[in-house]
Amino acid sequence: MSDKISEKVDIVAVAKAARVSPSTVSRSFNHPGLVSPTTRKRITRAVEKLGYIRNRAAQSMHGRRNATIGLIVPTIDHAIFAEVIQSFSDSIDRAGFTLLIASHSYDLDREYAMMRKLMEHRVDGIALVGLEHADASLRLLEQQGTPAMALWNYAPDSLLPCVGADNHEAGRIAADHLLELGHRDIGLVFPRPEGNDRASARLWGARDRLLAVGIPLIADWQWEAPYNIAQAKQVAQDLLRRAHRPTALLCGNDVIAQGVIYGAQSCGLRVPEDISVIGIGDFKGSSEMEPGLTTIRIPARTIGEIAGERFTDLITGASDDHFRVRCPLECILRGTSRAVHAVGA
Amino acid sequence: MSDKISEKVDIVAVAKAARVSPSTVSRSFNHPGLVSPTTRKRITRAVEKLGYIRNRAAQSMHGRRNATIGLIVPTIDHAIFAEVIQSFSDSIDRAGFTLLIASHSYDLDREYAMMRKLMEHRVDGIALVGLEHADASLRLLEQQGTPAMALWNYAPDSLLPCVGADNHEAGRIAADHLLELGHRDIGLVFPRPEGNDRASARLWGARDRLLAVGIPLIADWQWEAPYNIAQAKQVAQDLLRRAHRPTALLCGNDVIAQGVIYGAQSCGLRVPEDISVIGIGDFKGSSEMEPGLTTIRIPARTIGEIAGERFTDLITGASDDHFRVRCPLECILRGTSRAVHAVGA
DNA sequence: AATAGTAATGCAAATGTTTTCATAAAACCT
DNA sequence: AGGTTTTATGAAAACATTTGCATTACTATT
Repeated sequence: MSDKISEKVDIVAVAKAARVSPSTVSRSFNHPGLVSPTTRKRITRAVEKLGYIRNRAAQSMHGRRNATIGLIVPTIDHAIFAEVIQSFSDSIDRAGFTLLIASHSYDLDREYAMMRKLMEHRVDGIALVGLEHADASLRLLEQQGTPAMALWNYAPDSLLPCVGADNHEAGRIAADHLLELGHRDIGLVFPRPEGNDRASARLWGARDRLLAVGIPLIADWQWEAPYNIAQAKQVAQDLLRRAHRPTALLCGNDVIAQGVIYGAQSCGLRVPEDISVIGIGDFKGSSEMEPGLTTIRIPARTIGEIAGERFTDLITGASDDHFRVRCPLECILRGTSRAVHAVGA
Repeated sequence: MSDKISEKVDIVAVAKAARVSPSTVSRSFNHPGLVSPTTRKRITRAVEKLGYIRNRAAQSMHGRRNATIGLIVPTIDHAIFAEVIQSFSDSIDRAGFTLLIASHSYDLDREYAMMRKLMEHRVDGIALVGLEHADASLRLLEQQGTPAMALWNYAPDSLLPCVGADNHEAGRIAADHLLELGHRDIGLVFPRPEGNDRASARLWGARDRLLAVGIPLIADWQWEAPYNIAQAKQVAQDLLRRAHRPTALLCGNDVIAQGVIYGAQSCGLRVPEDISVIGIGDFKGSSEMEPGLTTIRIPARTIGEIAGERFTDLITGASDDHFRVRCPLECILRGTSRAVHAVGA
């Protein structure tokens, strides 16, 4: 059983109890092959008896790894990120790492501050969401030599190694889907693009596509909605009460799409009979809502998982390339979109 | 501006650059009052010039605080916890702490393992979700003398300091609401109670109330649904197709309630005309769905915030009582529940 | 002007580990 | 058996910082 309130149980206490030197104890933890099975057993017993827990802080002073990875996200509190955080955390956990997390509420200055904070803890690496970051932040990473990577976004020419989806393409695919259904009057509801390269890439993906087939962008049909169901619902209510309505709404993400659908329903409009809606993301709940949300699926779990694997490999030196992984998008057809001739023309 | 790839920028490099001793540099960080403004300025300049970032690991070797708090949650990836994690993180951040996070997927053995892992990092304290934990975990906390607290649950006699809501009461209030609306045929849809004291307390709160007014618990009307919209929807579909249906469903949380509502809708039942549904939690999105979900609101943001404040106070020694904060519940009436006479009798 | 008290700084020891190097013991080879 | 390699262990230096104690310089008090 464990001792009472043990005095000070450090590696030398264990060494004394096992009647070996501290070096041997250390070795039996870090290079078990180098110490004989007999003494190793003796040490293990001493460790258990005293309730010893090794001190990662002291380890890391020797240039040794901390077994800690820092993750900086805009916010934890959105379906979008919660899922990727969870799978990233699980993934690095499998490699023996722990997650130090910080959020900045879409404020790039705070992102910089958080980065410094994580560096004080000497994390073995820092993962960021997105590819757009303050110059100061990138310089800091460079200067400190901290391994870094970008999560969630993919770009073929990214500065940082990245694992994610091509958001521009996501916007394009969504637009394509609506076009194939015959829609020409398409409204766009997106979050503010500042400091959010995911959103702006999707927006431009959609816009470029529409322009390419000769559909002009009507200013009246471009709305901004924060990442927030309530406000998206509000926006939808405002816009759907106008005389000239679009036949379809392309939303910057599923949360907005969901809000928009609720907004439409509360205005007495039926989805998809009166208006089609498509989201981007395929968040938890999108498939189960009634009707199921048509959306472009971004594989959050996969992204988190692959990112965790690649990043820990990079950190432990198991591999050292500048990886760029592009996770495939998929257009998921569900119940909120339908061909336009039923309504329009 | 910042040097090139600086050799080794530690506290002595800074000291040298500022032409003072390392002790002074250390003091100017930790006890600024003890060093004269002039030298302090000189040091600050040297720090900036060299791009020095202090090493929290080395600090913590002196019994000094790590400025790190460990949080162990069942999962990050649920609306429920994401919100409380976010506000807890923000709250401790304000006190200068960073969050080390670990999840265990509702497995108490893994919780123990995660606790050890966090202890290796010498976190200044560990926050757990719920009040039910493996004996080994509690013993470990005791033995290591790590400050600990419970989040999310309140109990007047809790072993650990806690900030949260009374889940038993939540179940009771939900039952009360349905009873007041005249429902007698009430079905219960809850997650598995094992290793989840939130769920089981709510379940018993509801059951006790029903039994107290003489309503027998019909085995056929007690269902288990995992914390998962899809499966809750499935469960609802199964049960609502039966001949004898309840007039109301009391759900263990809002996610389940949402799934149940979708399930009902997909069976052609209208909510609340054909069946009333009440949830527990008031998660993000519950108010905006159509119709809005009637639920018992658990103030996640408040819980996280208060917990962060109290815990950092405890850790820094600003206060040292065994706090137990009970956050008030509120019954939020929205559109998914209505009086029974419209349907039954 | 002498003394006491205070403020600012430096020196050196201490913190808990890892690691290099050295040594001792055992195993292998002829 | 004698020498050589291999294996297992220990001693001590190193890591980046904090802090108790000592020292110096300055301000206040009589």
